[in-house]
Amino acid sequence: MTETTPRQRARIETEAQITAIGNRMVDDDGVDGLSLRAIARELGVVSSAVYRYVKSRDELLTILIRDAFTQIADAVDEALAGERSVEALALTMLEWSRAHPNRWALIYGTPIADYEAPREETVVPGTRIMVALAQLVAEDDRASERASVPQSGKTGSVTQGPESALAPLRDGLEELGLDYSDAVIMRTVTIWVAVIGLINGLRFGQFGPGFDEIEGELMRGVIGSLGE
Amino acid sequence: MTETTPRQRARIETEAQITAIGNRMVDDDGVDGLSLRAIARELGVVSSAVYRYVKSRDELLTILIRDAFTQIADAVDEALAGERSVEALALTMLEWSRAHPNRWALIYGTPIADYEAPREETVVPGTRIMVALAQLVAEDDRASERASVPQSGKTGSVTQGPESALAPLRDGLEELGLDYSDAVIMRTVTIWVAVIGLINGLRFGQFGPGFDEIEGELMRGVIGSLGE
DNA sequence: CGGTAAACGAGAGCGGTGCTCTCGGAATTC
DNA sequence: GAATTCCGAGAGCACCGCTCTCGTTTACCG
Repeated sequence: MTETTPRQRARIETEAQITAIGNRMVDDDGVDGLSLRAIARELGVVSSAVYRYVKSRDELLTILIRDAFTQIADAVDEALAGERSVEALALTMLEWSRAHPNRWALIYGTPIADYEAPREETVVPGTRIMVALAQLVAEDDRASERASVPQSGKTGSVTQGPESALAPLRDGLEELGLDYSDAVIMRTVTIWVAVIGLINGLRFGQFGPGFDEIEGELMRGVIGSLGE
Repeated sequence: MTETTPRQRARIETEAQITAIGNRMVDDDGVDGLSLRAIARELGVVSSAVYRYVKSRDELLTILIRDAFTQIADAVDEALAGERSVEALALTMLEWSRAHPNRWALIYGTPIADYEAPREETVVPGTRIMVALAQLVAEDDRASERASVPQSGKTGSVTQGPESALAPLRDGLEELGLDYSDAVIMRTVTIWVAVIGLINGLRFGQFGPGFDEIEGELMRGVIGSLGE
């Protein structure tokens, strides 16, 4: 069934080549370095030929973004299989961002001008890590409740007002069949923005030079300062 | 002394027009929408003429970045003159980012490809807010010490390891004649990355839709969750 | 006042981009 | 074997940053 003709084989291979070259171009020169004309040159083909395989630059961008989300989420999943902790999650993201800084910017940096990622293509891979973090936080929450040791009010002062701000996040989680307390969601958001904010600051050079050797230590410090 | 000839007056006015149009273009279409050719068209002049006033697009970019840093830092200073609190600082940054999303991206988003902001031009205005935050945190620290009420160990577990990761930041502060404890610096970094991370997430649409009305509430929740 | 030098706008041009359209040849399908 | 689909080549459009030359206007200065 579903025989693959030589032509079909050639097509999917060419598509794979295009996305591979595209990934390498983003890695090398950032998203602005992604050029269909340059890809065509590298394939030894005239520029218009590339459009047989990719509808537009934006479509290729969507593929690369989806791949990047999937890749980093896979890395986090693998790490969490070894050690289920917020620190492991954060350090894995940090490490991935170091290995692929431009890919990181592609998914967590400034949105690309005149481009909107089609949600149906990117939402699921793009939210995997945040969902994993929420689960982690929820586990910690249950564990500390079970121990019933009021551990210096870690998650205590969190529910300190009308948390209606969490409604959109709650809705998103409900679509995935998940239901967490306001405290868990608030804590998840806080950890998430701190981790993303730190990695962005490091990747984008906003702290100045001299941080290369100590990024992991800084991350551990921030996580610790958050009470994890 | 220093008479201003009509020509000089015309020159500085044209320069002002160029940066004004440039700012508007960034506001409207993001940094990618900044085009010297378009500015020339708007000035009713041929494209090469603009290069009499601005050496390159990158130079104009540097001007716009410095202006943006200065503007948001001024806004924060003004707010802190009214109420010295981390929340006021964070909410002011959030509000500014709402008013100028593309300007925000210009200074706190992905760095522009093939462009490096000259540090001597941008470091000072670019670090003003973080320095103000550090001072705020240090004040809170001293206040809580003076009160000597061990307020549920707010800043307690912070110094929990070798904080050598803070050396580069300490150096940067020392250049400004400031000297803070490791705990204060660590806490400053944590708050900073959380605030920046949250605003970036909101501005860049990483949380999905439905957050417009509740951004301030979310920010207050995160700040509260950090113990402020 | 008149000459010189600096400042300036216009225009052409180079190399780059994404994308479209047409045309001819090759591969697949019937 | 014929019809259809697929696909690369090439030309072209509109945009970009930037450079160079050329003639004109302005400012300065003896």
